[in-house]
Amino acid sequence: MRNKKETTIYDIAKFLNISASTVSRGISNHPSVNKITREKILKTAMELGYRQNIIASNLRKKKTNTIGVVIPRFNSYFMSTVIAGIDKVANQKGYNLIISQSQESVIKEINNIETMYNSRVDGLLVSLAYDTENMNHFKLFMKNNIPVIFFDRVCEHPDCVNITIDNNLAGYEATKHLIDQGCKKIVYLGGSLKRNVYKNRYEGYEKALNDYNIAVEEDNVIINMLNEQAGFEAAGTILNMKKMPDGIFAANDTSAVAIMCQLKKAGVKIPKDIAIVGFNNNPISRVIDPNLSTIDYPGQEIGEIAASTLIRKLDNKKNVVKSIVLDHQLIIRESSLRYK
Amino acid sequence: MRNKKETTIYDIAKFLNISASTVSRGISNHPSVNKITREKILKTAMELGYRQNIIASNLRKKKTNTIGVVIPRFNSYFMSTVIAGIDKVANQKGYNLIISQSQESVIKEINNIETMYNSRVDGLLVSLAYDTENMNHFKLFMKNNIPVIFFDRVCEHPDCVNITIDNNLAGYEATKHLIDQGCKKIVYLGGSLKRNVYKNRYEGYEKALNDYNIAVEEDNVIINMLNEQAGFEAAGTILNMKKMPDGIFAANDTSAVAIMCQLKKAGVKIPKDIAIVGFNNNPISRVIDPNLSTIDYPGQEIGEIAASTLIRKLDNKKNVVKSIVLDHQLIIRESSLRYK
DNA sequence: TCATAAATTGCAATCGATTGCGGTAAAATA
DNA sequence: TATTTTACCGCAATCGATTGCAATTTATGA
Repeated sequence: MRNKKETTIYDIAKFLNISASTVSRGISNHPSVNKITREKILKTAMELGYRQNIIASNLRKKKTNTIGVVIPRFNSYFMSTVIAGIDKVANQKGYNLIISQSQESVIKEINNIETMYNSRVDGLLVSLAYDTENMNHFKLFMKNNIPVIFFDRVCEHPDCVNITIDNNLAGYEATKHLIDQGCKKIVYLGGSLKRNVYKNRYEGYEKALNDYNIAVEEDNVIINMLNEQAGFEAAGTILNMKKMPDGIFAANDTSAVAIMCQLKKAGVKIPKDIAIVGFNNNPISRVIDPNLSTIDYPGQEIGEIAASTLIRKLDNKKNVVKSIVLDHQLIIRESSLRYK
Repeated sequence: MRNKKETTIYDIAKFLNISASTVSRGISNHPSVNKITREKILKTAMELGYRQNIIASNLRKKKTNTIGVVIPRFNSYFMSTVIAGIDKVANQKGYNLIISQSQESVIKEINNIETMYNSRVDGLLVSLAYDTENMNHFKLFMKNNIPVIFFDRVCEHPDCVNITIDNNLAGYEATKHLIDQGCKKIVYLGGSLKRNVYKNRYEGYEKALNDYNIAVEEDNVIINMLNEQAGFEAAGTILNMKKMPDGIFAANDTSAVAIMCQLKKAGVKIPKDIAIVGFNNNPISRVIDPNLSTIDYPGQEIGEIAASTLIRKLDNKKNVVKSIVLDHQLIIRESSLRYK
């Protein structure tokens, strides 16, 4: 497809009657090339419309200046803000991005990770799929010392560099808030307990109940995919409980909102009958009526920090940073506010 | 970073005492290599843990098997569904994706397009930024015969391959629906008229008004960025109109929903006082109360079709497809339903 | 059995850029 | 002026895989 006659450093070299080595050095600002020579090189490069062939450079340098990103889904508000953050930093630092989604499936994740390896990415930013159990597909990266940083859905192995919030504490705060609002029977709606985010949020929920002498009952824990459909179904489950709960803590806003829509249709008053707290501070939480209480989870920042941490690793090779825990915040809105 | 001792085709060749050419051919399934030889090659490739060096291959073949995607923003529901569609097809066909966002700025867009060119993408899928005026930054692609396909925010030049819906018709239908519901003064809320999507929707709006003998008034046309903030401000503008409108057609759901939230706060009854229709069928439209009427715009399909069209072009080099117009659908919900 | 066609394989150039090492000329020092 | 630095520059190998063309082997047919 591409034009046969793209100009190369050889063309510039021939034009100026110097060697290609000098041209290469001149273009990459190597100190051992004369200022005047460099300027001549840059000038003719401009005139001849020279563009560095990154492929050739990559081959020789064994570095691609590319970061691989593997996430569960693109179409989640949280993830797209994370990506925006990653993109911003990567761009500033001159790194390219290859992004792919696992669609919440390990199989696709394994496949994506392998593609990333074959594409020679310099490093990897990963948020794990719903059902990923082991980390075997990252072994090639570990073995070859290619840095991998996990964010949000992280890997709990001590060797992994993780960027998260304190999900345990966030779960505790959300649950405690519901208890403070007078809730006695609180449902936890979360994703697979294999994933740190859902496990930790659950543990926080559990601890809050324990601290306030509320029994933890298995029936009050609903595990599903946390999408809209799952939210609808969960609402059905809740409506069919012999004793209805008076509080719900959902591990994301999407499912919380879906539940609210269904409950409202069924005539349940929120927050009077059931108080609800979600997670993520998705804009949708400010649209639903009543506005949804939630945990603010800074996606853009997570993305930026993940990217800059990775790039620092790539540049310095110093493995200073281990793991990073970011701040979160409980945002109380009408969906859980019983006492004004 | 990467291990020094990655196995290459030369290692396999040496091991089997054959030439690297044959190994190369064996691995890429070239017909002129003996079946037995191929199997031996594949076997030792496996045993030695061989992985093709795509960089070297790309350099030689002058093809990267990579598609560049440039979109205005990641964190829009519509775009993320498009990306999901693109990703799905690209993956199936063995293409990689490089994705970047222009953040609605031409400057970033130009920069991204240049990066894409330098990264040697085989083709480009683009949805233009808010303020892109000319197509100069695509000239390098055109000149070198690298296919570029536009979707959603397309390029109106006759040479461009575009994938869209009939925005004109959609705008007409939305407006006509409002008229049918008894609206006499309808506000159009859209983005820059430089962008086909907003221009065409506006033209549809205009035509509907004309067809039903309603005067088109400049004051009823609001142009902004169509994000949440802009929606809030537009609501302020509307509330301050000397004569309030009784209908609003917004060119996306995000701004429609933002407006609704503000209007509701101000005591406006929807749809009784003002009927509203949005655009995109963002899930948020089913959360807002009353549910928002909107135009269904199939993001995933657009992505899939864009990707497969591009790949077909890359594979066959036949330029059969010119432009594609997809179906849309007016979805009527409570926000605009005055007569039951 | 020998000539010819077909099936396989290997040689060597190529894709562009990078870089260690050695060479030369100019500048600095004695 | 002779000698040592310093500053620049070029040679040639290298990064792995691909591919046109020639060479070799095998199969086919007369």
